[in-house]
Amino acid sequence: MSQSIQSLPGFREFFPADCAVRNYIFDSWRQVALRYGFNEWEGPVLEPTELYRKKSGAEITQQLFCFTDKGDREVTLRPELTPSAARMAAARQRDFKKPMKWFEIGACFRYEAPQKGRLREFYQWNCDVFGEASVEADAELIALGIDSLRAFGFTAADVAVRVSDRNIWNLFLQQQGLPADQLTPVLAVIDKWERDKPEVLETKLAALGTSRAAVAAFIEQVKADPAPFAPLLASLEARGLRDFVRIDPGIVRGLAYYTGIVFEVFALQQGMRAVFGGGRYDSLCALISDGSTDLPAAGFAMGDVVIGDLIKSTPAAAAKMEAALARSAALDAYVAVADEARRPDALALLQALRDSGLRTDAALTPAKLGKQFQSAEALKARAVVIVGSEFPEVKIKVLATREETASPVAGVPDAIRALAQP
RNA sequence: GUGACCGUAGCUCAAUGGUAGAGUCCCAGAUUGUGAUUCUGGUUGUUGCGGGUUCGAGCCCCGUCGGUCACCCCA
Repeated sequence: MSQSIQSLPGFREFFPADCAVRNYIFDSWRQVALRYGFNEWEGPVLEPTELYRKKSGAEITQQLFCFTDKGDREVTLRPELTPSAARMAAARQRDFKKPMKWFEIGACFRYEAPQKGRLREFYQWNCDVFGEASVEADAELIALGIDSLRAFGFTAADVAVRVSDRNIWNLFLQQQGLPADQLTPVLAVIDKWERDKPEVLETKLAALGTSRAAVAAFIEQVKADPAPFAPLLASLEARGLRDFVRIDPGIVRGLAYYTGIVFEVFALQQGMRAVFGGGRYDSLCALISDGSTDLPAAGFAMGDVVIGDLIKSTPAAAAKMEAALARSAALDAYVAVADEARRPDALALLQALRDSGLRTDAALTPAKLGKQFQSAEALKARAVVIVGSEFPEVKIKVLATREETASPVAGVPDAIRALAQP
């Protein structure tokens, strides 16, 4: 172990059990997205570093996994999927009817110190709607996000979506008599509302010409009368998902490119831990396409690490996952060779079972029958088919009930299939 | 990038500065046509790596790499 070459810090090795968990998450994401009529796409893992500088500024390269390739190009392992999505959507938008509802599941990379819920390699599920400026696109995305959580077994008691709109802060600026160009610095302070100390907030806000009390009063004012959010809430109410949603103007998200409604999902039982978030970014496509394509857009992204942790620490979700993993690990049948002279017949039966789509395994080399049963048990086989001297008659033993019945070999696939679908 | 704690068998962990161990897992046998338990045997280590102190270092010191967590940041 010491002298062997280790994997890089923060990079992932998926042993079978880990891979099963990952696939469970991916399958769930994909199913819900398809259920919502989203189309799967995929972009490059490696992108020009400029794609990310353009949107976030040069200092962001500190956290990018970037390097110079052999052709002297500045390149970056993608830290997120949205810029690639915006570029591809803008480039070919005329080929698609609007709205374009796209999703991707892909590996992303960030050069950061690994810690809880954060690694250097992670997977993101990115869902975006391009070409639809109305609030119904935001509602559709929030609904999709909520339903993905419901698919994992979470309820409104576990998670909540806090929704805000960056534009309502323009109203705040007006009330305070501040110029409109103060929006960005004010939002930067609001973003740290729950992380900075009160004195720090007060100092920062005073420098901008307002105060912590004024901001707090504004937040309460909007919470008490969320009229600007009425259309969004009505849509979510009609979908039966209103219980998950809370209006909270304090959620503005750190990312610079958001332009309108933004939202963040929190785990209620885990100290309001952030699970995922998203929002509207109507100017990003124009920015990335140098103004050639102006396309309204909104989207969200969920990472596999945080959601995986949350599933494991939420009993109902964990139980749901375990049940799914047990189902997906189960073997339909195990063919045991009791008489080596019948091995060719056993292989023919193994092939017939596999050809009919049943998940079937057998020992590769001769082994005692007891050992073969142990293997069948370990592989979670539903039944063992014993091929021995009485061939072409074989025995089918159901492991759970220990019941054993005789069957002609030709009838085995049907018999196993009957067991698989109770 | 900063700081704290931790690195001993595949895994979980022992071992006053004095011969590196246990459980578990894996493999085989007890059991030559039936799964559990039990029993027996077997494989596995430059104690992360490199220096230093010492008669002697898994243990103490320094460095380094890795892990965990927090800060920073969070797309």
